[in-house]
Amino acid sequence: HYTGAVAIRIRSRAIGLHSNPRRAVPEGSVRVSIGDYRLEEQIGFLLRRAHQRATAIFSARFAGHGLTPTQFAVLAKIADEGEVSQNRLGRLTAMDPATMKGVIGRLSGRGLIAGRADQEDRRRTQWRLTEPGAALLAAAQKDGFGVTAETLDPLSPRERATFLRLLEKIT
Amino acid sequence: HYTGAVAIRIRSRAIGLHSNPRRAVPEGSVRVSIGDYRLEEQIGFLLRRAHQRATAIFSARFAGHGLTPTQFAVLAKIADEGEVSQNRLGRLTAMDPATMKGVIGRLSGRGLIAGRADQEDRRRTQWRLTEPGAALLAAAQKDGFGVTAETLDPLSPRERATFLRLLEKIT
DNA sequence: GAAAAACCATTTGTATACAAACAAATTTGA
DNA sequence: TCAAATTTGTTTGTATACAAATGGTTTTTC
Repeated sequence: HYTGAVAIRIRSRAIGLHSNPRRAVPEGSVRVSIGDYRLEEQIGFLLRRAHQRATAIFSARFAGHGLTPTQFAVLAKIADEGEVSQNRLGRLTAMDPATMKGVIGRLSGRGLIAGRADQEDRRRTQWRLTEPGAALLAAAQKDGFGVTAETLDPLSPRERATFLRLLEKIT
Repeated sequence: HYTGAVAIRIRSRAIGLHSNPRRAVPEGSVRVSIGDYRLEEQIGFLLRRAHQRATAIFSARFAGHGLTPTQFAVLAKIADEGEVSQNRLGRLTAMDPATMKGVIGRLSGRGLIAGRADQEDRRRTQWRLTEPGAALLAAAQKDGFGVTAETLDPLSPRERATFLRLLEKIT
């Protein structure tokens, strides 16, 4: 069991955060800082936060449609393809089979898509939009552009193009 | 109940995906395409995939440490702060209180962090690294740089700087 | 043509992510 | 001062995300 008072303080630094006046380091706390690792500069952390923001913007604009980003992606892809197998849909929308199962289940449960067993390949289930699904997609799709526009709003038009190009490169 | 044969085909297009030879649009499928909406160009979709890739790279490099990106972020932030309240930790690592509760529970369950009730503000729980937590963080932190490096590998040094700058802008 | 390999979908279990409602404690403001 | 507002942390419920194992099905390979 840990008893405290180690205090490996290799280096301290300011990271642009306000210090908490209540935050005097008490006995038993361990402060470690190796090299120059700054969480705020790590690409994974930044991507996670950027994705969180994009999702929040999506949710606000799609609240009326009752669709999540992934559900909307699945509807949009089925519309592109006409009819698609569940597995192919997963590849097109970047979802693994287990996740796909859940998304498909919720969409078909709401009657937005309909599936049928593929006779040519009996492993497959083919999915298509239902009429309500097509109608909802048509109504929602207009708001899709707004999501991207609002998310990229902090950037200039030139920066937007650059950012999209670089983002595609690391995807 | 949907009976099929609607086929709202406003516009068809190629999106660089191989057509499936088995994918003849059968009766009952609905194909919709409004305007030029392309899922692959939407910022949310790209951010989601980029985040997935970054997470996969993290997982591969941190497999030996047994830490997820968020768990690592929490350890790194506690190390920065010395001692932090649970709520502040959530703000620093971009996690809402409910998510924080789970992450904190797993880390403290493994003995990597330890908490105490704050006497000055009895709503708060203050968290600090334990000795094993500090040791694990020190060992893991070295691999943190590798994750960012590998994730940004498709970009030139100049592009990396640009990308990080723009990514911070939209976060 | 049959064994091996690959593929499709499902199931189970763990880990974020977040909305919403809540209780307890602290701070604010009239 | 004291009621109202805010803050902190918890709980419940829903929705990705993915590893790993599994049972059928199809394709490959020899």
